[in-house]
Amino acid sequence: MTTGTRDEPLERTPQRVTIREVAGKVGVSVSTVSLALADSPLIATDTKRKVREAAAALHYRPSALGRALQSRRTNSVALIVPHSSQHVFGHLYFMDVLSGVNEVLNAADMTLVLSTTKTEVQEEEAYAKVLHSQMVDGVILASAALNDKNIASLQLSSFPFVFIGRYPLDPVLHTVSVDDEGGALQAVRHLVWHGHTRIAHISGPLAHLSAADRLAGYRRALEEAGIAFRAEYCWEGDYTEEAGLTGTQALLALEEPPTAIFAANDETAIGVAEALRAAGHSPGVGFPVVGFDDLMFARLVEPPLTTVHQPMRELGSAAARLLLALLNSRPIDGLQVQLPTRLVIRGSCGCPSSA
Amino acid sequence: MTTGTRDEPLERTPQRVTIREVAGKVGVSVSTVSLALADSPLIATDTKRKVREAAAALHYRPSALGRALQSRRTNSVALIVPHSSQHVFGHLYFMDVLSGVNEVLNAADMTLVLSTTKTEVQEEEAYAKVLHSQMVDGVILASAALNDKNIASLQLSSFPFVFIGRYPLDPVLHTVSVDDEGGALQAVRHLVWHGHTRIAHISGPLAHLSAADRLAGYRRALEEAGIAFRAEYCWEGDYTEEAGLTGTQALLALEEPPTAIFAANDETAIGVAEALRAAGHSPGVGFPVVGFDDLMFARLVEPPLTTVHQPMRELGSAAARLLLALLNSRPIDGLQVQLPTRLVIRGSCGCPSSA
DNA sequence: ATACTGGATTCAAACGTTTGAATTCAAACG
DNA sequence: CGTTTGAATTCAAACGTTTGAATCCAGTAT
Repeated sequence: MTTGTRDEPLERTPQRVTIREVAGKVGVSVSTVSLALADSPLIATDTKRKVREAAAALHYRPSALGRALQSRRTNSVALIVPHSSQHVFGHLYFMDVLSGVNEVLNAADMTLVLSTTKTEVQEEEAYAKVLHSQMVDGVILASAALNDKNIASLQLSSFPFVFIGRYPLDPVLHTVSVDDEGGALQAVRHLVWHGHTRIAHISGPLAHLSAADRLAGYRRALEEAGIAFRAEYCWEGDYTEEAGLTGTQALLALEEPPTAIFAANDETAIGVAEALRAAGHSPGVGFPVVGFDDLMFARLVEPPLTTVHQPMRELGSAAARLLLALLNSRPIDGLQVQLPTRLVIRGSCGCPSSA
Repeated sequence: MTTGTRDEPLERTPQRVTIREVAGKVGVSVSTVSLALADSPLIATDTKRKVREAAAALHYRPSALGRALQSRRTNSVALIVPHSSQHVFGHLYFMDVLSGVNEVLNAADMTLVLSTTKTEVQEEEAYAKVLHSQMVDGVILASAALNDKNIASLQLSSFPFVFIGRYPLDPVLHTVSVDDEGGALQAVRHLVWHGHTRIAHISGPLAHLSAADRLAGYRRALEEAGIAFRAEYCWEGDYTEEAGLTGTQALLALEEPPTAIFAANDETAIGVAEALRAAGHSPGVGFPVVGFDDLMFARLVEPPLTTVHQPMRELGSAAARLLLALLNSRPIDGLQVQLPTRLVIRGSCGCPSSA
């Protein structure tokens, strides 16, 4: 049942050296051998030498598995991303997060286990497997949906874990997130400053809090400026280029089309620019577009993308640091960490392209 | 020594349920409990029921760690990338490879362990740790340098592993690679077809076989066309945008500067285009540039990048499949797999931009 | 009656580590 | 001299699993 599609035959390597052989050769107990090889101060120097010699002669190596079984510590952490592999790695937002997590774990001599789940059905299974099989000491959960059923059980399990992204049950959860609302606020404020009043928003999937927060920032900026919110200017996408494309087409087809678009992320913004061009508009000075994320290609496209920068790498590293603190039961600054965002002005908002 | 900078205090969770408690409650041996929970056909149905009830009551969970210790199989595979985290994740070439590996492993119910090594010094340690600590069943090694000392020891260790990229010791190694030379050949042939004879190449680090192979393809195309190879038209870079920038500046400063540039990868090509623009040239029709990799931003930049597409995702998935075959001692098609590359024509070579 | 066969269950031993208990030895005390 | 203390070493037991051996029982052959 847990073996799935994996194959079974495995023809064990015959020449496995056991610790007992080493112990026998030296004439001590297995525990002594183990301790000696771990360089424990308990063992006499002379004994250590003899054990080391015998171990070297027999090519015996200490096993991290045995250590983990006994100490209940594997020194590894799982990064779980509840989406299909294709989806996850397609968004290179995730790459930076991964990089940040990896860096911190590496520095702490911990191992990173990467886990994605294909289908919703698999999810529960995958969660249970990772959590209860004791193969990892803790978990970092990246961008789960609001309605994810596993969160609740995870929360109850007292298993050490950290959440990337805000979550409604906040107060009791350890989360590392980004100021999505504030970022969106800055972005839309800038479009207002450019003199626009008919500003549309192509959002991410609103079941994710990041998308909902960005939408909230958009609305707040309009409110601030005394611009009435118009439901038809809001189009729910899914953070893809495709969504930007079709969303923009829909918006342009309105009786009174918008004159500027705030896209929920950079990939969507690319789609927006494409659709605008296809419709005869010129993205940038002619028709401002602002994105969110500041992915690596944002400055490469034409026009260079004005976008909200979020510190994705720090998001990952902060999450990893928080989790390590939990694992070592070190005092932590607070349950929640919120990182700032900032607007990066390039050409696509209509400003003179400095980059 | 192996603990590194990790912290020590860990205050074990007090309420750990042991299998002995379950066994005691039911009145059988621990082995019976373990087998019963694994749903082994050896155990009587009635016994299984009683064990399951007791286990559920006590919240006991089977441990993958115990299984691994006994069976010598962890059902996990390491992907080792011998570079700093920053470096690795910066090149999004790697992202696709990772995605491919992850997908295949996931489907086979295996776990992916990601491992990067910061410094050369750490490398040997990291290798040894992963290989001998028995925490993974096999290893996929991505883009190691030619002079990597660990390869030899890895090869001797009879540890199951697969190499991504060609390697000189080929015949005895399991490798999955891409036709770098053929791709470069196509690219430069195309520039020749455009009528150019003064074609320069900004290569990757030649200590990596992928870079050397691309250079070889470049030379072969010139030879084919009867164009003499000029050493001053070859500039060794390191696959970065920066390399493209400074390399191009150097090339343009030559007495007889080239009229077209073949960059060893897309990131370098971006730098080339920048430098060309800065020097008053217009990349594309005015001054052809061709890249290599076909990264996701290639079609987004201006002009859209003509580049050699390599199936990075397949590279990862093929490597994973090969390793799984090795682990299950299944017959394999061959020691080496070589995937094709193909030239994708967009605007930057001077062709009319169709995309 | 005894031995044998084979199926159905169960369990001891082994994998390698760490913790807590045991052992040894020397020195210090009564 | 006998006991105690303490330090220096060592080891048995425990963690949870799987393999190979053991046990039991019924049925059959000798």
